[in-house]
Amino acid sequence: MKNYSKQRQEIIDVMREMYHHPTAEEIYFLTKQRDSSVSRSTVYRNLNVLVQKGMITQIAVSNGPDRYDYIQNRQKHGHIICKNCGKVYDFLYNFNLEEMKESITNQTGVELLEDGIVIKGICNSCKKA
Amino acid sequence: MKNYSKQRQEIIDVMREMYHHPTAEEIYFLTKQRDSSVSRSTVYRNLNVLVQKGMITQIAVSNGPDRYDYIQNRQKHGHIICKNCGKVYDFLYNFNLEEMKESITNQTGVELLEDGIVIKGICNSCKKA
DNA sequence: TTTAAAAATAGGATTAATTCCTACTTTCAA
DNA sequence: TTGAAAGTAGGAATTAATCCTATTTTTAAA
Repeated sequence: MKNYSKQRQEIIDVMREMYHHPTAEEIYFLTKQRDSSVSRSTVYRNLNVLVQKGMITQIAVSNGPDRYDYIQNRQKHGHIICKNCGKVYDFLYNFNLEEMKESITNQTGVELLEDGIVIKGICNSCKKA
Repeated sequence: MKNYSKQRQEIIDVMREMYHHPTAEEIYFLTKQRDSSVSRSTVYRNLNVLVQKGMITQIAVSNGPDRYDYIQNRQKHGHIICKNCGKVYDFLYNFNLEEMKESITNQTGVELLEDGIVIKGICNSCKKA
């Protein structure tokens, strides 16, 4: 049974315990607290590896660093980002995802990935202000 | 009647004639062909201004520069990006957008922006390969 | 029209995020 | 046990985008 490297396992552990959508730097910082010798390039490299494996999701944000999301056993979900404050929120697919998927595939020939829906919006507190 | 600056107007003209989703560098390059004295910082600054005004849309992409989209009279539409090749496609909201909007607002308190839907997927040609 | 303030610009320096490079270490598999 | 493959630390390099400064253009009022 092939194990992850010590460093990769630490990165996974860190992410598993986070319930927001950390940046690579946050993950680097927290991993370094457990193992001060870990390097920044190891964190970035492993985040890319875990994205490839489908174990985590990478969320691109305009005017800011990418965010990462550990998928765990949780249901597949989408992300909505406040255009103003940049905060990322999860949402479940309580709407008809199949209809959407079909519509998009018919139009474009591109098959939607179920963990790849990102929407911009305005959150309540920014709307007030 | 307040006009745009010469440079801003040139940037708008360049975008109006493009039917894909250019990067800032592409826009800079094409604008420079019309007016060789235009500077990169002017292009970036104006793109931000036009995003603020809602005249263009900014699309964040992991592992690559942002893309821009001129909205014109066209219908509001979403974007789907192939995770593999990075190509951006448009799609219309042929599905029930209201249902989706309501579901997301109920869950998160964030109000979806109709030009802010970005989805990752795998395009046909990348699927084959 | 002058004229002063405000907005915009060119060009280059700077920053932020991420990747790349190299020498070294660990793991794997025969 | 040994050679290949994969992974690592640390720092250099790259990329995308913003910031800074001196100058120019525009606006709007006197």
